[in-house]
Amino acid sequence: MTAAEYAQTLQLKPVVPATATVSGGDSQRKWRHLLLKDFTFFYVSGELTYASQSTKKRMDYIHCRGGIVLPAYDPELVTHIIVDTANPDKPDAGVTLRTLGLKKLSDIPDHVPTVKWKWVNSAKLVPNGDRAGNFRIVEDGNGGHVTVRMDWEFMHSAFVARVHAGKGFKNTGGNEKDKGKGKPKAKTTAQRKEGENSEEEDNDSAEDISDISCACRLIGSVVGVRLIFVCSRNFTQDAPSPPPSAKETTPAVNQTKSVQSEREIPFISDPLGEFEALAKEEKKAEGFLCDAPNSNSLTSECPNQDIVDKLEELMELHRAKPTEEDKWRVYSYSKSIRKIRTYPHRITSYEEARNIPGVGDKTALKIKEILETGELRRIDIEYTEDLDVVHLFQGIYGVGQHIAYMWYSAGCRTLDDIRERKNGIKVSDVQEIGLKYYDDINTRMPRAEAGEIFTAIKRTAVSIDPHLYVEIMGSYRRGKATCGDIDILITRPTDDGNSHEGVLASLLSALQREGIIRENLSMPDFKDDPLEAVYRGLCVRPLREGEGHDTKRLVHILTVPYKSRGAALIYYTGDDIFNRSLRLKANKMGYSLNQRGLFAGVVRSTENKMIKTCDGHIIASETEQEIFRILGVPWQEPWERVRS
DNA sequence: CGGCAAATACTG
DNA sequence: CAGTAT
DNA sequence: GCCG
Repeated sequence: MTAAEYAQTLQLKPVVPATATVSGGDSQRKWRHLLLKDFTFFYVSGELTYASQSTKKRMDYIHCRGGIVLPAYDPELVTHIIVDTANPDKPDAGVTLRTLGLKKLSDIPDHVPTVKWKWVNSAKLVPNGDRAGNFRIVEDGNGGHVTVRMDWEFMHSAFVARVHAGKGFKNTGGNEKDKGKGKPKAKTTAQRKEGENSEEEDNDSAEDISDISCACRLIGSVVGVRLIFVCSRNFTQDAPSPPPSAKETTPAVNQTKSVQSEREIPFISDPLGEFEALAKEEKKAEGFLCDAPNSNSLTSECPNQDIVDKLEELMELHRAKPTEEDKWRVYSYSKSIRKIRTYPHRITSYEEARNIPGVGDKTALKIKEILETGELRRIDIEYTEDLDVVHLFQGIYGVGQHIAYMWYSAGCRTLDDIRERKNGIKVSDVQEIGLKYYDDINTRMPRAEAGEIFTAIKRTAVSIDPHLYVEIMGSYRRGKATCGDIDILITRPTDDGNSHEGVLASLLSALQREGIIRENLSMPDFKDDPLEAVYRGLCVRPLREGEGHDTKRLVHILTVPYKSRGAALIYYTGDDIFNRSLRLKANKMGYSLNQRGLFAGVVRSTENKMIKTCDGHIIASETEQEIFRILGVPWQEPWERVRS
């Protein structure tokens, strides 16, 4: 979710005051307090697509101290702008202006200081009520009052051009307040959020975010601590931990709960150490794919690119084939190819290939052949005439390997053959739709369009019940520039005694009325659990004036019980390979992971592995972090979970 | 030689 | 329910 | 296909 959206969710959460330990003389006391009460912040993170863990934590930090975080910049309401872009010590004016929708820094009203995060951190309780410096009297959490002292804003001014803004710089007291009522010249954040993810957003983050994070890590390792610092700030969780009390106070929506309790790390404790830990993990963890944060897409100069190409070609041939055998071959190839792709030097012999874990005798022989001849005969052998046709048929939604081959052996060769039911083949309703929209379904959509459709669906959902938790997952959440489909998760907190029961049905009919949903592919079945259901269909982006773009897009809408949201997030965010690895690791550890949670003590009958003798008991499900932690998998942002 | 992820929905 | 697809 |  974006920073704006997160700020919005925060507003719904109750404020439970944080506590701080205060040493007064020889005794230590715990104070509940609302250090930041009466402040209204707008937080500039520079993160266009999502709020990072760090951003969320800082927003939480403000929230549980009584401060308000505006979801959109509003010069009328805001008292402080926090600029916390990539490098916290060197705020980015360009990013700030873009986020605010302004042209010049001077468009910000003079009474609104632009400060670095450090300023927020400077707030301290004054135990003896000593009134000196920049102090304020604020409510404590119990109806009383306490004294708070913090640095003057100018001491932590984000931009030299604006050190004068706010209090303290010169004690002029008044008359600057209404100078430039700074109305936004361009769009406000709220307005731009409307057309969210359209053009601008994608220009900035055009490609895979994973590439960025990857490059960042790489640079960091070469250049040294300074850059590692920058990178780790952006891509891992290392925000200042709110005081321990915050973890009971944060309502369940907060995904960071368990992490906070585990890592009481002061801000940037030891970036180098963190990096070493990562490196160590990568080295020794010959274990599970999910353990090592994405190190792929180092596509530039892979010394074994030719080998990778040939093996991939062969893998794709097997992928189209129908047998169980081929399925596992593909599984195996994908693993070995990944290893070869990240192998640092040119492979020169069978032996060398064979020594790579995941590369067995057969693959090593193939590599040898490629090294010697530059070709792979097996490709020609596997590339039978049926493959193209079967591949074509498999592009029809609802048609897999088996049906594709059945149709082929029935003599069908083209999509028109299928449309005509040539030789009496059967085509199901769903397949008929798949046929009708063959091109649409097989074309990935720009990220921005996925965002637009999501926004529209979310708007409708929230109009049905404003308390719904609605998130977009899948490749969108992984930061991809294009999306094959749209995965939407819906759930709802139950603390007010209500649930999202019945919402999906209403939502679907509403979306149908709006003309957003055009075709149904599969309808949910609420028989077991009214809170858990899956819908699949085809939708179009909300039509705009004079624009006839109505390419049908695959949409999946899922609902889960609120308790399961963490597990569901993992499950539906993927990617596929990452998930399989995660679940494999869970199994090896004696657990079982599915979209509802992480279970212990699951017993499967040895005969029919599909049947669980014992369901086991759930040990985690509410947050992604919790599940990662129990599985001993280092936290990875969605865009770092790319394995395929 | 068995395991390799795990669940839901549709079809017949 | 088994087989298929997602 | 690879692994234990």
